[in-house]
Amino acid sequence: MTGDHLISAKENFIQGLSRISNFWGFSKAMGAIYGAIYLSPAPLSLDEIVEQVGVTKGAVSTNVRQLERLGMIHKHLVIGDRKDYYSAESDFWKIIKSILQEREKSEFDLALRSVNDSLEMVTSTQTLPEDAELATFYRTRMQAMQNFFKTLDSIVATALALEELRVSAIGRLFSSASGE
Amino acid sequence: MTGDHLISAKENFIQGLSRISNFWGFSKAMGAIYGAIYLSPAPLSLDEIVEQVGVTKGAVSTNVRQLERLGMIHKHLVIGDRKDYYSAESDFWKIIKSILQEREKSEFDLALRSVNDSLEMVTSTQTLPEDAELATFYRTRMQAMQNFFKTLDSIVATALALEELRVSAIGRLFSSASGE
DNA sequence: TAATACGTTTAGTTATTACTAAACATTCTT
DNA sequence: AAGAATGTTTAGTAATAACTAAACGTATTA
Repeated sequence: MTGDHLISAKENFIQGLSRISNFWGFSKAMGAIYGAIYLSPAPLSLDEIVEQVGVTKGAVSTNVRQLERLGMIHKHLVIGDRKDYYSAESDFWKIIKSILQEREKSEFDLALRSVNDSLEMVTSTQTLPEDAELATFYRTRMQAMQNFFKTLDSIVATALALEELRVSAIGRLFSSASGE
Repeated sequence: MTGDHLISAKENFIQGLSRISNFWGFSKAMGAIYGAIYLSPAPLSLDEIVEQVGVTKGAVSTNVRQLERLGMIHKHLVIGDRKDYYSAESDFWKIIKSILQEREKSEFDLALRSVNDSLEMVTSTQTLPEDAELATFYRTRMQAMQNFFKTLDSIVATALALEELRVSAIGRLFSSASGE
């Protein structure tokens, strides 16, 4: 009851984050690495992460880069020290915001664009009489989906704007429950 | 410009959904199958799906089951016909709601529980004097995360309740932009 | 300039996932 | 009961993702 319960608590915690990470489509190592950094009072070097998480330097290197790109950790450069040190972003709303913005880019709206294109193909092209009914049906359905994505998009945009407000000076006046 | 543009629009659309599906951690086939059903004026049988999407019956069978479990498609049993027919749920808010509820179960809060457990391990166990500071740090961080998950959870719950209201008779009085 | 200490990249391996092909179970028809 | 028409399950395979080990590049020190 006295010795290593902190260690096993940490291991348990890290394992939980691994699963969450995996669940949301990231690698398990990413979650574990974030967990290790999150539970470290001081920023960790790459080799310390290797030691704590038990994956190789190469894997840590790439995972750490991705974590940084998502705004989940921050790199600290110490003068007169060639190592990079990493600390965890602990404002989870900020993380969500950052992730949403990252995902917004890249793959996601590329897929959306192809939905828009499909609609374009149906609406802009002359249809044979016998296909008229089907074309209308396609148009309706595709439009419904496009509509949905648009409103979803504006909801996210609104949420991000609210978050922006929250972190601003005036927003903090109203701040309520957060992870901090 | 007259013949097959509907077909290619459909193919393009289905391909887009495949990517979206893949992006959100489902199989590509799932998105494609949903797309085919979504663009069909009449419910589709399993064999028709096989024909349209180009994967085998076995794969369609399992994917279709998952789609149904997520509330994205509905099975129709026609009397005097042994085939199952599937139609698409076209209310996307309903789909989101259903997916959130499905995910809530299973893997997700199992992972959350392990975070809670970790906190429990730290708080409930006697700590050696030299570990006191670290234990406090762990406690603070884990609590912050637990807190975040809790508020996130209540936000989702609220959103689901609002959706519930939206589909109810009284809710429809106020209904605004939706995918329908 | 050699040796060291880093982080990154790469080629190969392992693990995971999603599919195919075929056997299977069940129900309906005859 | 035999045969046909369905959906499901399973064993094996192919595709993909994530990791390891090691080579590499670069900057720093001696």
